[in-house]
Amino acid sequence: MSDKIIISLKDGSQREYPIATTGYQIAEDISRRLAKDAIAVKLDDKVVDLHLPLSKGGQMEILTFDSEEGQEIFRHSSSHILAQAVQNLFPGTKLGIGPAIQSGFYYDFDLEHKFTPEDLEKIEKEMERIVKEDISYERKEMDRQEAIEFFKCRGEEYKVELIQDLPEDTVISLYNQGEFIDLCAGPHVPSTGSIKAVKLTSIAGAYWRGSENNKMLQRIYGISFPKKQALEDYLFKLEEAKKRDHRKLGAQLELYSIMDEGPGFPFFFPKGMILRNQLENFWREEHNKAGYQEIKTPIILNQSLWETSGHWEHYRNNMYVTEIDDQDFAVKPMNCPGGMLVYGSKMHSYRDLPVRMGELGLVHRHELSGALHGLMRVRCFTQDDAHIFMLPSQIKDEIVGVIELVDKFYKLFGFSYHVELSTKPEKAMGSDEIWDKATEALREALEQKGMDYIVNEGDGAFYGPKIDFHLRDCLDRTWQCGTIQLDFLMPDKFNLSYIGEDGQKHRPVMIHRVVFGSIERFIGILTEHYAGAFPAWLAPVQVKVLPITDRHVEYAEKVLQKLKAANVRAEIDKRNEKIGYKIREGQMQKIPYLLVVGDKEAEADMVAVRKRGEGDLGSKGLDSFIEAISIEISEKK
RNA sequence: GCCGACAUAGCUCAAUUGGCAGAGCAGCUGACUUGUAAUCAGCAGGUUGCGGGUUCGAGUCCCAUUGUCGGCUCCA
Repeated sequence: MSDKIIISLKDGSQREYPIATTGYQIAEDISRRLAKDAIAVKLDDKVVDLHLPLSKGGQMEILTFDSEEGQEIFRHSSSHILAQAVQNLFPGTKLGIGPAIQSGFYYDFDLEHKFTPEDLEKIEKEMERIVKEDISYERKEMDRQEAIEFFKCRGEEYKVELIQDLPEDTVISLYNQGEFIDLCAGPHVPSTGSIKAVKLTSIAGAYWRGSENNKMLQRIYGISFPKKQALEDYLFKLEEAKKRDHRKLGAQLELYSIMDEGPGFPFFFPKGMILRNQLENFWREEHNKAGYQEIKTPIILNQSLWETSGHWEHYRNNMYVTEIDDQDFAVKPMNCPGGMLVYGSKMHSYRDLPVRMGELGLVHRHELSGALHGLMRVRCFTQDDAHIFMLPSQIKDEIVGVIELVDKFYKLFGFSYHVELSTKPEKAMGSDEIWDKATEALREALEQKGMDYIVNEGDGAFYGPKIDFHLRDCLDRTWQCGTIQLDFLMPDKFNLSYIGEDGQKHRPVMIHRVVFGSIERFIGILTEHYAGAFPAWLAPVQVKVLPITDRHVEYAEKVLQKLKAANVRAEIDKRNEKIGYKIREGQMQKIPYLLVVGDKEAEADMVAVRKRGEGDLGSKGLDSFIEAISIEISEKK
């Protein structure tokens, strides 16, 4: 074996180093400047710690904070500093885990003292002190027993548990900066000095290992950057993002609100209803085109139905129940059983399949109080549900059809989304064979559409596996919206059938699917996506007419009537205010078009058009304005 | 449900160690008749989330409760 390693660089050049040279030394040799920013190196696309002596050469790339992997390592190193600071200030604190997350890092702690916001400031100061000391991160390896003993002696029971659960062949590594030492797979930045800006953002409770049966630890969240300015930019962006919060905008724009009188039960105001009705109209048009029929099923149905569907057994804790004439009833948490009854109410021929039955159905679910979140997580919501009953041979095509429909909807709004495939949960009905078959069908449809997806093992519904479509809110939290769930069980339970070519009864296969998911949630996401500036076809008020003085009101009314006659949602601001004041208000209400009318316009049947985001466009003929906005609305631009 | 923080006028926020609840915006009234992001003046607006307690005195301190926010768990 050679005692040299050969490193080739991106530009094609090659260099030779003695074996066991560390990544850091090589990075430093390649470029002094780069070495300062270097966080780790990638050797043949595998991330390697800068501290590790290399045993083989290969294609090398130096990772900095600019890369996603670099950021993750950087944040993870920050979490170690957080842990060190906390242990310095609160001796005896036991450590949980401290990973990097998408927007920073956290560390879980177990201690008697309850962290306060003032503590965060102190901890931040201590972190800054550690950063200033510029202590090197060092790596050492231990065998399993040695490591267990080591952490036992230090009273780190959670670390001991983690080690015991590591697979047998894992190399157990520890990292330390100065006195502080932690179980860690690495890699890390060269030294604490790299972390130039740190901000602890919040304290929260979190169950050890994510299980509510375990002790609740205290979690501190933070964010860090290699430059002070980057932190300031981040905080500024965060403030800007918060202005898009649908809860804030919903109230400001008088769209919807959740009141203390009905926690989790949203109110829709007149303007919010316009938005909602536009979405529903669009939904009906598209589903009609795609061969769906619409039904409506009752909100309250008797207990035996829920026993048949399995909801009573699996979902009862989340259902609202009531008693009518000494009989138990439940408010529907899902629309499916109603849909099953409608399908079962008549005979179906194989020639009629697939039957696609849609329902904008209002469902109620008793969600935990702590889970509620604006319109995103509520206790009553409208699902744009549909159940498709089909022949086994039609499964893939139908799933593909739904995927295409979802994509068409989300593209219209300009959403980017990600897809997840969820498989059989522990608490599930039906055999493994059925589940495998159903899961395979979903997988095939995704592959056929060439879609990337994440697999969530054990995350399916109790009656079948599912494909979920996830959208992001203003703070990058993702919310499940669309979903496609394959269900081999419900048709069985409801004894549904169709008459096949052979004249015999057969069991249809069914999918549940939603596109918006919850109309309420979708409106929440839409509000944040557009920051309240809805495109004209959705905007509650599309045009506001602003007469300059009292004597222009008459003409303004005429303009208003003409707009209304052309089905444009228009309002007039007749108040005795200056034009600048009316414009300011119209802009803040995010109305797509403001029409200023004064003497010039009244004389020639004109309107001065001010477009949201573009400002004053000058005067235009009223008729040509109406024509243009009508096209914009009908084309949903 | 769990952990923590918060709750003052319609909205955004003040109120010193416990000592007379206040401002801007919005609303109403009046004047001004206005040309592209706030005209001026006046008026009105409150059981400080709700319920207890400590105190001569509570928006402020303590207890309980409801709701909200940030997480955890759960979930569309």
